[in-house]
Amino acid sequence: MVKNLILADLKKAIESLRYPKTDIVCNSSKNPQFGDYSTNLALQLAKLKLPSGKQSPKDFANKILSKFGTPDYLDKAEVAGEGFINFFIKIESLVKDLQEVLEKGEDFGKSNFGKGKKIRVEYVSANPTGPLHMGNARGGPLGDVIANVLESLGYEVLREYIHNDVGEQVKALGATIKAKIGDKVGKDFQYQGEYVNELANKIRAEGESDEEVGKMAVDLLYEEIMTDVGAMGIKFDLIVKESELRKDAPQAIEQLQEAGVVKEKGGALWLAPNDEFLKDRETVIRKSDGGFTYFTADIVYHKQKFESGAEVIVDVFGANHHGHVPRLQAAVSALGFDPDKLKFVLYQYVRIKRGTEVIKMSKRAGNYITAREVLDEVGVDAFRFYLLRFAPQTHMDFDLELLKEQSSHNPVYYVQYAHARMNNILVKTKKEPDEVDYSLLADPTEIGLIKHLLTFPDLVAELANNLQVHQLTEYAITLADLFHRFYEYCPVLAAETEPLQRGRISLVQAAKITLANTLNLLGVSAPERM
RNA sequence: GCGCUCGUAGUUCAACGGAUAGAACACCAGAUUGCGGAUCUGGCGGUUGUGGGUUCGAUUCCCGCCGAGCGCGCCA
Repeated sequence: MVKNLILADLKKAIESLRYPKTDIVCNSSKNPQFGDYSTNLALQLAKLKLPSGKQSPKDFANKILSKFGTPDYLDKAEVAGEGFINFFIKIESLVKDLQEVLEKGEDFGKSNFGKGKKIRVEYVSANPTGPLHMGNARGGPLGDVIANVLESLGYEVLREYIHNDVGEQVKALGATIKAKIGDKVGKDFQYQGEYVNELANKIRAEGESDEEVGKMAVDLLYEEIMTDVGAMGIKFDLIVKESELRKDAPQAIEQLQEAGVVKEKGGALWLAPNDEFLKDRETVIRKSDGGFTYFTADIVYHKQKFESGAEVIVDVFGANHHGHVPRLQAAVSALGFDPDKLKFVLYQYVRIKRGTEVIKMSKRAGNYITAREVLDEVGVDAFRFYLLRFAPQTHMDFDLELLKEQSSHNPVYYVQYAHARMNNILVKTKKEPDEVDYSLLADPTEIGLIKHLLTFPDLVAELANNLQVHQLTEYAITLADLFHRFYEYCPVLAAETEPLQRGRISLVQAAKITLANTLNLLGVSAPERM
């Protein structure tokens, strides 16, 4: 692709000028006035304050440019602004890259960058003391798309979920249900809501211990959660039970003791690493009654993840778990693993409103909106696309009153309609454009669309680093926008000439491929008609 | 009190430290004797909470203040 040619030529230029190696950034320009691609390389070099003396960014830019010359793919290159170098590509060189999209098809955007490397992605892992609620439903599509992106880059991805099937909360839920079964109205119930009654009706086992009844309940809720996430198009390769993890807790604790990060206090064992930040945040890993905590199980879990040879471990957590993050990092570090390989994606809970009224959600109070209610109302495509539109750290609002209206305005339909239009054109033409002169594609709407299509592989690669997968929805919306505009100005079936028509058909094919690949990563359907 | 996250158009949100801060919804005015009008064009709308600092350049990085959400348990 042309961009790679520019990068290579820039590298050659700075090498022959004996400038220090630096990461060269070359982006497609926002404004046509700044050419097709531009680089801030000279500005970055000026910042380095070379020993050879002071040079302004423009000096650097001019020297680089004189070495760079005018390769045959270029119309011109020029220095602009404070020292940017802007590249104006010959149209025939630019549009030629379309061929690559068509050849790669479904593989356009994929790579083997991560081949042979294992990545583990954990998401949802909902507390099974109640149904999945709308506040934390965000983690599902988020983790799923992160896994999709990493998979498309060739990584061997394991999608996993931890089922918290033991512990104090399970006991408390069991006690609540037993009270319901026995109709002991005097008891102060820990958990509220219709689902508790339903569980009590299903279980009907009064003689068992709180723990046993609780276990039955969370197993039932687990099934329900899996059904719900399944309806969201989410699957897992590995389900880990907390009860299993706790069996290995003694060994993990022993290792931590050897590492000297454990201390005893009040009959309990605490993780107490010598860390400034964690000094006052010591955490119990073995209770005074000899039992373990969730944190202990999670240490075991992450120990296993590292020992499985994972190159990267991604944990998608609700932001209410943020306090968990430094402790977990400290623990894996103490166990001798590289904490930098452990990446956290913390998402803020969706705030639910009804008009201007904010709805507080609590499983204990039983007044929450379930993810399933919303999913059933808006449909899986709109549900996923809406939740995936915004950066995970955004505190987003979700107004239930406007829900239906919002769903009909959801840009997912705008994007899907573009795909249906593309398909519609292609089914109406039988011509296989074998000999295509791409240089006939010179309309601004054609060029704009082409340039956007060609940035797709870069975007996917970038997402593997920053995990900000909401950029895919932005990308899809922009692609649809550019296509709708092209559609308005450039007739395909009624193109002025036959060669031009062949070029446009190819462009529509490339656009359809790219949009379908984007939607595929998002787990949103790409309909042929709507 | 301490910590994490956030504050951008009327609203919901974008913007690897880059050039004139962008979309959508809402509102106003237009477009189709064409491939699907779930479309397109134009307009309205901003002191990026606030005050400093770093930088050639700050919505972005650092510090203070104001405001919002969350966390700080021998819960998960």
